Amino acid sequence: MENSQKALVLLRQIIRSTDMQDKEISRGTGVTPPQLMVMQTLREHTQLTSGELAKEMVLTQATITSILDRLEKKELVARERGKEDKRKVWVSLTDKGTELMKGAPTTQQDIFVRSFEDMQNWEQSMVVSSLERIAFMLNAQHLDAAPLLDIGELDRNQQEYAKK
Amino acid sequence: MENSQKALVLLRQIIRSTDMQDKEISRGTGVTPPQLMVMQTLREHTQLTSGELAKEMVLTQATITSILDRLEKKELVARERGKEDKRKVWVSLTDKGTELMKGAPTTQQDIFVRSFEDMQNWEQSMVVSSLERIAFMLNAQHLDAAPLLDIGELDRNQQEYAKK
DNA sequence: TCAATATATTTTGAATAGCTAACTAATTTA
DNA sequence: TAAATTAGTTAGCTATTCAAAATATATTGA
Repeated sequence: MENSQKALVLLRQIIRSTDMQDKEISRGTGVTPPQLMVMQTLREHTQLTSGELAKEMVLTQATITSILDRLEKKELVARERGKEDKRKVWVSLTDKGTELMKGAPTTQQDIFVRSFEDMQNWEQSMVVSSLERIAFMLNAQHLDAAPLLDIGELDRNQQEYAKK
Repeated sequence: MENSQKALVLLRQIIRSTDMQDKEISRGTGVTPPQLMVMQTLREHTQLTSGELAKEMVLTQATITSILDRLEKKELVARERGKEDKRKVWVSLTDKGTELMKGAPTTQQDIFVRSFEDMQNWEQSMVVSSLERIAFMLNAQHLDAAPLLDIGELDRNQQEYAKK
């Protein structure tokens, strides 16, 4: 089989695995995968407006609104109207939400991290730079396929990634 | 940053990219991502029962049934009662469905394949074996977390993978 | 200043996806 | 052949997702 075909099959397998993991976490926590992703995004940024959240997750604001409604009802996130600009709504994890994120979701990652750290250092570097290649190719591909987005938006996203 | 953290960030980025690609294809074809995934699975196996489809995609039969209903209405897949075992329902792509799968979905992959083939051969091998490491780690992780499945099922899945 | 425009979010209405539980029909087994 | 199993569908529910319209606040130009 061609190397490129092998890569595609493996990528699909990887995505499938993470997908199944998400479902497991979901079952364990009573939080749906999209809700979980919102919470993960909030954990990384500590505070975001719902508009920023929508852009980050590539969903419409309306969708974010409904997910936030449910998370708020469960008291996992809190909304607060902006003080200076009252149109904005700042969203953040509640203590309860932060607590939940300390549990199952990270233990899954921990297992991965432990396996990863069992590798030799040279192998770790190899894997990381391979993932960089893949990520770059896929990203370029997306830029090719959708040259419609405004540059500002793309720029902003890249800055988000650069932060980490 | 730790190598393992880098790997996690890159993985998320990769998944996000493919996710966005799926949405683009979806918009381009009028077929939703889950529907598309069913069609991709069918393209690989040419013919499956809806139960096999459910197992392959890790969804309940009920969910598959409703997705198939919509794909059938669009005349992209066809259902046929089994001749020997009349409980079974064999599902396959129609000509129209096959035609659709020749378009956008593969051109996206083609772009990836072209970039991939631009790499030196040693680098291609490196990327493939890195993906294998990741896939293996994620898979083991899943087995750890869900030791409940029956062995036959796992075995069957592995054979499916082995086929390709 | 204040009317038009822009920005941020929510509401509404509709399609889809996903689940569990209950059901029909066909096959296997005891 | 009666009971159990297997394959799929149906029904009912919640959640996700979008587009379009509504609401509220900010900014800007005459």
